Amino acid sequence: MKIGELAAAVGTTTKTIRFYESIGLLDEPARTPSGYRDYDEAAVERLGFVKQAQSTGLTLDEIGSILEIKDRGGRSCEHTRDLLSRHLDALDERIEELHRARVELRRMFDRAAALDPGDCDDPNRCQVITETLADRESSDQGLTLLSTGRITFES
Amino acid sequence: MKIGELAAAVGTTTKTIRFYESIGLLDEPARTPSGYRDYDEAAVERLGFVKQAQSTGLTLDEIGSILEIKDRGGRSCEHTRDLLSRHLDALDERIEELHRARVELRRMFDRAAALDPGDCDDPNRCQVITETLADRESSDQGLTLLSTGRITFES
DNA sequence: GTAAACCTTGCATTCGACTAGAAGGTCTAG
DNA sequence: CTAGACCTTCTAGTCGAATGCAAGGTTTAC
Repeated sequence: MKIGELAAAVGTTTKTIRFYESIGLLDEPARTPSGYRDYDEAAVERLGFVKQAQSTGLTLDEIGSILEIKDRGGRSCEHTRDLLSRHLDALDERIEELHRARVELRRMFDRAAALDPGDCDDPNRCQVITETLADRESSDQGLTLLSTGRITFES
Repeated sequence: MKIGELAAAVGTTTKTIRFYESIGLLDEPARTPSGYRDYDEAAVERLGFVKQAQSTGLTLDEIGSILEIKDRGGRSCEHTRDLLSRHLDALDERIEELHRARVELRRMFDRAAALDPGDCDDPNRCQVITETLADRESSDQGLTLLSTGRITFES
């Protein structure tokens, strides 16, 4: 099957497939006499696995390291277990973090929603902000950890 | 206060503060005779707000647009409400997505953990992967949505 | 035979939020 | 007076995961 068909089959683009090949995530496929890439079913599976693993938040690098093990014959699934376990932890923490962020965001929103628009035209202050700040300073420390770091998956 | 003190006060770096200034998120502060940036308390608050808003997943652009409203005198908190509301939705969806990813990851992990290392040396297949794939193909569609897109906050 | 739809390569660019480094000026403690 | 910690500006680079574009070759349908 040609690259476009493969792309359609797993719901991605030809660009992305070539990109994956370029970073060594996918093997170089066979070629037709005219030089077109020619994939087999295994490619669909492999690419499918990549997409699935990716959807759980694994980076392409990590996925690559799992696939590499597979390519070398499956010795030491321990590495895979390890990787997965660490990722599960990271994911849990990330979810926690988002929950905390949600609480904070909700608080800001409620404040914004509760304010009468008429109260809003006092120059040089937007209640949402000033009250958010006041609240932050007077009360709980719950956000400290959160406000320290960027919110990225890898952080 | 000097830039280093401000940075320490809110837990960030001088580089970051200058960067924020460069993108218009922070106003240009006063300068000491020798040209050093000289901040007041308001700067601590503003930067604090930036950090807090950022921790809820708002982009610097979005934070900027909220602060801009504040700078112009607080008219139309509606925009802020809107922004916050849309963000709350995005955040909820993101959390949902991570939960689904977690289930999937957990499934992979359990599979990896359950396998006896001895089963693992059949060349050319790593059970974690082949079973994951088999499972995916035979069963539920639950992942379809997930496997379509990248996992980024903005997606 | 020709147009559309596909494929090839390679290089540059995008996004967001920094971070690094160079080359220099200033302030403070001993 | 000098070391060192701080500050200034500027440009350029990082990360991950693609995406865009140019300039051309190939296949398929009519």
